[in-house]
Amino acid sequence: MIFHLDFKSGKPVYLQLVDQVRYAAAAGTLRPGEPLPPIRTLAEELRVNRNTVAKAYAELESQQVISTAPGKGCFLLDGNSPFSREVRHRLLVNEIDAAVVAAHHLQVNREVFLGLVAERLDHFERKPGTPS
Amino acid sequence: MIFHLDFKSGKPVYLQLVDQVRYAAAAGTLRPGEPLPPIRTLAEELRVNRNTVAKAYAELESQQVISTAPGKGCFLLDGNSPFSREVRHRLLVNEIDAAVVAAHHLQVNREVFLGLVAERLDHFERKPGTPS
Amino acid sequence: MIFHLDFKSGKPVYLQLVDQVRYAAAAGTLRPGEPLPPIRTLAEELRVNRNTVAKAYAELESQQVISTAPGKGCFLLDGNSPFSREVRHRLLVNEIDAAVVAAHHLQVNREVFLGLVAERLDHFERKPGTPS
Amino acid sequence: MIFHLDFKSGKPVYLQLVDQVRYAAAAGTLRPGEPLPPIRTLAEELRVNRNTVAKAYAELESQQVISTAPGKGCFLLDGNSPFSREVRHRLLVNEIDAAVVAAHHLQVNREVFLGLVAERLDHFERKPGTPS
DNA sequence: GTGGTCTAGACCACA
DNA sequence: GTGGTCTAGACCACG
Repeated sequence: MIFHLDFKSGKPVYLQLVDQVRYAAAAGTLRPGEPLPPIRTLAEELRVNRNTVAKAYAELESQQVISTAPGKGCFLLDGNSPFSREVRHRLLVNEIDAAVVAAHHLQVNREVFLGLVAERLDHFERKPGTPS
Repeated sequence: MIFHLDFKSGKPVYLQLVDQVRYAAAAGTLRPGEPLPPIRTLAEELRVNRNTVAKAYAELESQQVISTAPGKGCFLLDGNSPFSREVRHRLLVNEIDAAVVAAHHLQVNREVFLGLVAERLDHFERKPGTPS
Repeated sequence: MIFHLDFKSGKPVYLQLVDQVRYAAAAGTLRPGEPLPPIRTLAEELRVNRNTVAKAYAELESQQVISTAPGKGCFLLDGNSPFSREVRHRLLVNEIDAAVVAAHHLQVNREVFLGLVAERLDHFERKPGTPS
Repeated sequence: MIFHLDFKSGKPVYLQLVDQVRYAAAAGTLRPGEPLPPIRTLAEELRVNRNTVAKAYAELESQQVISTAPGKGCFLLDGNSPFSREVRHRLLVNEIDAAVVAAHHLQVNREVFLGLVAERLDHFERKPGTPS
């Protein structure tokens, strides 16, 4: 697992980590059951404090994306969001709206946008983790 | 002018505004000389503090994207290097990927996802001034 | 709001706080919309670090028990667990099992146990926050 | 001997075991001289490390609740001050309250809750050796 | 060795 | 003023 942090983006480091683990899981780069790097190791690699990585892992555990077991490590779980249908819908619409609004501002029309969406869906569905 | 804010993304709200105005300016959605919404109007619409909008406008002025004339409002300046097709594509793909990754973790399949995307596109095309 | 901590119980302080806020909400001592004590104030009262209280509040926010707004404070939300039916069932069975096993060990028979359960339900349903 | 563990409660697992044995001993569910399950058997049943069970038994021995004779097993000692009716009541009410509070936050109403309680009572009465 | 908790104290974002 | 993030470093629980 390679992670990349942007300390100037204004986005909290721990959330950047959360997003990248979620991305890796969705792309198949990280597979269910696979171990994540130990907190101390990852903190050292990324030159951040151990607590920052721990906070990211805790957030991922609360989202049921990974499981953490003291003494054993952290592992990727398989799907199954713990949230109710309503909450899932709300979260997803939020993300979609961000993309739709960006398309509007960037003057990308509906057809091109839908084409891009289909392309990205294909990208993630072609699961084996082979980068395009 | 359509805006979309995510209060839980970790990204400062004022930077979300800055980015959206810059996207619109660089893509030609906003044209030089065009007025931006007054601070208090926009703050009310988006339900954020006026200081937050003011900070975004101040940042945009310091980046020479807009000019603010006290008492007259804010206007888009000329000479904003337009984004290339490649840059626009990259920015948009990032937003779409975020939504696709969310759909994966929320266990939303391709058909439902595409349905939601179409629904949100309709939503913004019907009433293009309303915040989500 | 009065909270009591037991530093010798072995249970993390931040979880003791979480449980007590949840208890107060269920008992009606704390009402939806009501503000919780500011993090700094509560930390001082309880003689714990600010981060410990912050961690408790963050956990409560992730359970959708409270909402936190920078600059404004923390407020109790009304019901509506964000979790799916399955997860809610699992969490509740876990708590019930703990009580059932305790009853077994303490040699409290089924009838007495059910009587106690009904009594405690009455206690919490008589909501106005008036201690019995 | 029935046990119930909650790996997410924050309370150390070995202390959960200690408490349950002490409850059983103080209420007479376990009688002086009666053997406790062997460490490795219990560890297997509860799916915890043998060290965890061993630590619980060591703690119980240091509290003079049980005696451990290497090669012969562990036995309940005599002279455990039995809990008074009031103490037993208080301990049990604490457990029940935890479940009632959980039900409140999980939006489970009285009828469903009582149904679940009855179901779990049946569950443990039918097969009184199995961990949940 | 692993992850978890807690402290002390700094700085930032937002109202 | 509020809550949020991050660091540095100590100690504990568990395997």
